[in-house]
Amino acid sequence: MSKSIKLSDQQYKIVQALWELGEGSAKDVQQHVAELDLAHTTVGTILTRLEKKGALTSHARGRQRIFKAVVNEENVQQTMVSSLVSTLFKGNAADLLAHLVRENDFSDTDLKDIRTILDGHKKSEDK
Amino acid sequence: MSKSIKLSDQQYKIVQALWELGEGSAKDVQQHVAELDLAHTTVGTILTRLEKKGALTSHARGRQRIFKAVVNEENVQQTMVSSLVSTLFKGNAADLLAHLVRENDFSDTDLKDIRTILDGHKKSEDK
DNA sequence: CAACAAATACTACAAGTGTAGATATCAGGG
DNA sequence: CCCTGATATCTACACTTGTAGTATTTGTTG
Repeated sequence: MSKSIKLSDQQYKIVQALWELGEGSAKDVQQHVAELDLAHTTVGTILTRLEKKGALTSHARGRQRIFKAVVNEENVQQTMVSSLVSTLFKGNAADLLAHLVRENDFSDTDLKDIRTILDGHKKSEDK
Repeated sequence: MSKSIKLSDQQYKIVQALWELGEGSAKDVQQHVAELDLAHTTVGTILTRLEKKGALTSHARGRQRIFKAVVNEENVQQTMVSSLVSTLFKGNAADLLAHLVRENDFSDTDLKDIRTILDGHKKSEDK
């Protein structure tokens, strides 16, 4: 039942690193997202702020501070997707779905997969 | 080929009002989004800022300033959805689609509609 | 146990956003 | 022709985010 929060792109990437790492120090995170090319102090700042807003917790290990995500990935995704749906499509998720199908050239394979997922969600009486 | 921009929730609602109105003054917009309960000066500020960033244009009509969206709704939606997909699902739109189906309890009707849309996009050989 | 290196915490600053009060302007009624 | 109400512009301020330099703390090693 982790909190419902929205994260900025940058914040998301940092938290994502923690999801992947399980937990870690600022240095660990910095290395994990090396492609972002952030100073380690920058990563530290972001981490601290995220902790302050309740997305992370931390405990000391030696002179290091080990961070761990409090929020859960599924939850954050759900929150953020819902928020977008609400803003862009007046809350109608089916509209986003239609938008996706319209705007993306899904491969036949993708389409097949999607159809399978849909079937998995069909309520009994098929058709 | 309007610009690709991301808008905050609040900004989106304001621009959306202009999409619906076609064009309008700050007052018109304020009334159109009366449920947001914003001071007309606030709406004016947002409008001015959006114009500065190129999302809107305006021309004077009498003592009023009439704003009109430069950006197109489909485009903005596309940009914002893509951005979310990129951040949350490493760019894989099919993952968002799967997420939607998993997290939303679509009605049978919705499912049927979706299936229809999918069919419309199927490449020839209906496997 | 002193000095060093690693890591954190603190401070800083520019943008952007949300929000709106104060002020200026101007068209129209009297 | 002046006042007034409507409208826009200007100014303001708090908060968030992105980014990082500087100062401080503290294991660790010789």
